[in-house]
Amino acid sequence: MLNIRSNLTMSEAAELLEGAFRARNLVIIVGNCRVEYEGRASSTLEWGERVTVIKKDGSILVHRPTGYEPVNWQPPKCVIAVNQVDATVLITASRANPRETLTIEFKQISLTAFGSLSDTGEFALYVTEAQMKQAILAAPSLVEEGFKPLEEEKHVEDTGFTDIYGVDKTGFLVVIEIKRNAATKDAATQLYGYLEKIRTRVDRPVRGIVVAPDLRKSAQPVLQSMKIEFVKLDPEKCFKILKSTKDMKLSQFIS
Amino acid sequence: MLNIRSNLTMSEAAELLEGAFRARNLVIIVGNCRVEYEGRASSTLEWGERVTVIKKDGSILVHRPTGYEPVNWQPPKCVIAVNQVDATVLITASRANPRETLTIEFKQISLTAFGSLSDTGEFALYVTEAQMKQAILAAPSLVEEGFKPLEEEKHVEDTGFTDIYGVDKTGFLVVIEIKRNAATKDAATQLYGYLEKIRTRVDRPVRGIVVAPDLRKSAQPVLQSMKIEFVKLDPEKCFKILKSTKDMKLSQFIS
DNA sequence: ACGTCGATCTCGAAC
DNA sequence: GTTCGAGGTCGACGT
Repeated sequence: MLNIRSNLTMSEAAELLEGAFRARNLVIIVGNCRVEYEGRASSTLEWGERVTVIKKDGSILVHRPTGYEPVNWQPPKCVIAVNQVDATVLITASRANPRETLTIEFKQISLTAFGSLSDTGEFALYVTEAQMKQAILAAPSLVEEGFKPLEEEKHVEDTGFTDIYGVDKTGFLVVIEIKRNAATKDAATQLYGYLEKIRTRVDRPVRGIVVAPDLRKSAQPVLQSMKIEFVKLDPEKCFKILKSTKDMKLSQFIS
Repeated sequence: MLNIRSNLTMSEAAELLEGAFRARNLVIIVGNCRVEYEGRASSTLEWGERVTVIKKDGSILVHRPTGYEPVNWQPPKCVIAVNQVDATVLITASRANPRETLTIEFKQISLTAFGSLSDTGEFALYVTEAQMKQAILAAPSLVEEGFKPLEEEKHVEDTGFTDIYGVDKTGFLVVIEIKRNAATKDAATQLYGYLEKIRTRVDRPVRGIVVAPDLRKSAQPVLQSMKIEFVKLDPEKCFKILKSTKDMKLSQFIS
């Protein structure tokens, strides 16, 4: 249930918002405001009409009429306060760690809408880098015939993780770096770091393969000089394989 | 001026939104919806109450009741369409490059608010990396005594730009990489790329210095192995210097 | 158009 | 708590 008001006086707005924040409602305000921010950086935004959204977890967004990104904002866990100062409504949002404060001053408010939204719907994102990895583990031939993954993740001291670690059909070690998007040269340099570490520990050839849907032109010479191979793999193909393996698992249960 | 309606029927909503999009209004919708996204990745979001904002530049945000980030979105330049399908309102936002589509299906709408917002207020952000650079150019001793910047930017083939390029008091070349936040190892590797290029062209010693408010622990060994130096510099200090140089300039005009 | 890099990045996971 | 890497990153700037 939404409480909607338009063209309120500043004192009406201040009182209403006070109650909405106390009830931890989601709050939408459209009005003419000025914004100041002080924290990791500092900023000022002069008067103008914007959309402000304040959520129950203490996150805040101030949106101008254009652009995907909020002009000013605070991440969750802010403490919100409302004050009426003369003919303006002041909303302050403060948080510790890092210490920062966002201040929004309204001189005119066209709309306030607040209430408790009920949202339990599941969100699912398909074909992330992690899922491409699952697909390769489910169908190693996506990389090449005879490839056998060893451990899902092999920790390499000081340099993080490899994506997949395995052996090829001739017994050479294979280290695979997966990228969901076209591989840039830092994919290569990252992988090269792993390879160097591993080669000091292991007494047999180690191949490095970048697996990605595409290869940036600038990355090509880098790969070549580092003797790192490239295997093309589209996320869509991974999705199909994941779907089919899921179906297989399901059919095993059914049968 | 804002057109505000609450608890509309789906056909009312479809008609109103149609007009709002044609007029390139900013549109706010609160209601129970389902969302699908298909493009660089794919996602589905099941039924739930959310806040949707659609801007005149074709950017879209779908916000759940918690979290700073939109659960689904589109950057500017989308083509928006509304359709009534049975008892639901369908909003589709498509863009090319990359080819992707966002579909929002409403089965209940608590609020629509739309109109043209007037926002010309200036936005100013203080102490960006660019401003730290300005501060160093204004006060080179921030880096070290006797440092002289040469050109503001020195293009290095294929690798982008250095931040500052200069000479130290002994005549050695100095290449500086500025970071606004604690320097990570990629600051070092980035700078190392520049240095390698320059060293093939120049016949005298070239020093590399990372200037940042802090240095991540993991970056320290990388810097050491690359023989890159670190100079601590806080954005706040840069801000003070910029302010004082501005004051100086101002006082020059005044006097 | 593509590539590179900064960001009040945010977010999550690992240590 | 800090550190580190990923992101449908976005956005800006240069080629």
